[in-house]
Amino acid sequence: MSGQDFFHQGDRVAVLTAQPLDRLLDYRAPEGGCFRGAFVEVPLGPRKVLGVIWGAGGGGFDSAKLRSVIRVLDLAPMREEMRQFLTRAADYTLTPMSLMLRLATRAPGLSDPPSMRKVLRLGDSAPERMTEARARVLTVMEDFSALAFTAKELSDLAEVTPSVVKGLVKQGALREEETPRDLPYPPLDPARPGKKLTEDQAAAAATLAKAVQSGSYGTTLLKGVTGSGKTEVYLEAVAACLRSGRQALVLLPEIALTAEFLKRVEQRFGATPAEWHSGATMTERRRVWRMVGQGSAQLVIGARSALFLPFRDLGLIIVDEEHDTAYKQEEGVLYNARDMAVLRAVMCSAQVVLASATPSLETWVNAEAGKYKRVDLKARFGTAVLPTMRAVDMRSEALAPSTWISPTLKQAMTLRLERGEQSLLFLNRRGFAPVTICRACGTQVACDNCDARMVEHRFLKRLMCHQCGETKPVPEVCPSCQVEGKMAPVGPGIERLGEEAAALFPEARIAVLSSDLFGSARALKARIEEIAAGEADIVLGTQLVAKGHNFPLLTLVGVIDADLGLQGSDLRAGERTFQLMRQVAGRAGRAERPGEALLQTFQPEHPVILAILSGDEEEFWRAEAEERRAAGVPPFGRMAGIILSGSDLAQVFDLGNALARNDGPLRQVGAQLFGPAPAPIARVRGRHRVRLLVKAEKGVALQEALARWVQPFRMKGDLRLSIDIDPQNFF
DNA sequence: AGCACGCCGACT
DNA sequence: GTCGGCGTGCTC
Repeated sequence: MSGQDFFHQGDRVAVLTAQPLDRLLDYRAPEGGCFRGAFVEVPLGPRKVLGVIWGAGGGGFDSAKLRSVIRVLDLAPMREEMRQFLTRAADYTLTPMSLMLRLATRAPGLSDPPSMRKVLRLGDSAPERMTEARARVLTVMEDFSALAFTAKELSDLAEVTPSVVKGLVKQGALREEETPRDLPYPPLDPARPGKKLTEDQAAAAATLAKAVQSGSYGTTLLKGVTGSGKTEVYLEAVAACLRSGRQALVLLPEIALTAEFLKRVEQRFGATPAEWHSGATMTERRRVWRMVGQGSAQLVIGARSALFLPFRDLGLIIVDEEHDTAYKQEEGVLYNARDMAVLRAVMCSAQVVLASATPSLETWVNAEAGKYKRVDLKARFGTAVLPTMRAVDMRSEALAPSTWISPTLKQAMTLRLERGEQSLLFLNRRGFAPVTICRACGTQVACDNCDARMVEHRFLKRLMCHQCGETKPVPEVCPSCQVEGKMAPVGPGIERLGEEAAALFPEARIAVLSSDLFGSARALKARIEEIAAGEADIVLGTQLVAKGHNFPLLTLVGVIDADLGLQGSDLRAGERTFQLMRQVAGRAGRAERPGEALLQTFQPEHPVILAILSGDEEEFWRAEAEERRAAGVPPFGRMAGIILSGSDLAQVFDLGNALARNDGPLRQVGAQLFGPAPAPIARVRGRHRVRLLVKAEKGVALQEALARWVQPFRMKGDLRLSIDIDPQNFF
């Protein structure tokens, strides 16, 4: 630690608050003094706000006007490594420190004293008169002496009325005690036997465990096809981490997956770990935050923001499905949780495991370059094998208008029906039809607030904008030419595909899985379990079926439009399609029966399609890496996106042009500037968006140049500027 | 982020 | 005449 660590009452201290001031404020240290890193409450204007003692005060502010820190909060102080992590993450993402602190304090009631509750303990004296009811209460107390119950819990458990408990308290047989409401998480037992591992899995687990035991930083790519048992393997790394007394964090991309995952953790370690995600209740968030800070939560399963929890001694971070785009935060603080996990691990000497069947190109390149270690799981669990994959050349298939299931695919599905096996049709398009067009004038129905076409959702009987969620009824009359009865749906969505499948196979049980069609994640999960148990013959699904759900009876996967992701000029389109197709195909043949995957495509000779079919993943990554290297784009070059937004398009463009004219700081580091141009989605919620793109060579101090470049520009009115380092969408 | 101060339109 | 619109500026 550098600098002074303790400040006596009245000393000048610099405090970081979550207020968007972008600078530290000086205060006087409170009565009793305070340590650096202490969470405090400070007065700010008429309010009291949360802050952290960042260091010695800077001076330069009239000492007569200094106010005092109100009090030090009853929270574990921010650790040096956390402060460094926040600082480095802020520098990397060009985010003000105040916003970083906000990320790191996203729990309610941090300023309040720990919430207490009254619990009952056995008292010193026996009751004067023993009754049957009283005996039951005392038996419960003795049976569960390790636990503490409130009066209500105790009377419920002993099946007595509250007055019985009250009477025992009065007589001194029970005494009341105040205990913190936020209880430690039950201990996890790494010594419990795990699932039986294959030789391959055991070797991988041992490698990871050894890395964890080293107690130093390191990142490992754990690559294994779907069904190869990645989870079992990295849970052994978690076990090793728990054994060494350090905390572990498992990041998952999808909240919906946590329920199933928690069950597996409980099987392995004998208790439920802490959970952190946006859906958690206030009470639960507070408990996790506090317990993580005092080391009473050994393992956290969480979404990306769990990286900012105040771990006391974090020894391992697992990033499951590390290639998943959900790890990229696209609003507020723009960060990639995969990269931040590595940064955090460096700061606290922890290990990172990046788990995926289809790693991101960045991770693959880092592993090739030796920056990351790499562990491969080759065999699929049990007897299952990867499905055979075949392209269906749609140019030579005879399809009726407005149908999308080719005769070849239909034939394969018929075969599955006869054998009593399941088929899965994958189409990454929610709704009934992506476009509604007027047959009289050709107008397409667009959202009023966004630059996007409205998607028909037949189960809602409305059109919906997938950008802002706005809906409106399907128009009878064309909004442009006023002709009646000519509005027609064009193109397939998952709901429409469901109708087609029902028409083709009227006797089959058909299940459509799309996030829109389920009220809750729970309902969706229940349906998936029914399907896995065999309660459907044909399953139709969007993106969500690609993610790790197990359908043992599934032997055929049909990809309706394998070309879908290849459209557009996104740099990562090929990589995305490759990952998605491999994942979807991995749904088939997980049990004893071999699976088959059919990819409907109009361009079977496309390099990405060929790579998917050949199964030569390494070759795909090599080719993809070579292309990016030649183009000087990530991970071989650096990029940043600048999004300007505001309600007045001309004003937004003026700002863009002004930025482009004054690009001196960028040219100094040899960076190229593209734009301004309308952003990929040019209008969202009535705000126009304009995009600039900066490209620089690797090794350039890009953030510093960007900061110097945008710094002089004042944001007038509702104009907003946000910088996205390593953007995921490019043009 | 809040909250105050401050300068121009439609109201009891 | 004033109530109130939200633009600009400040908070140790």
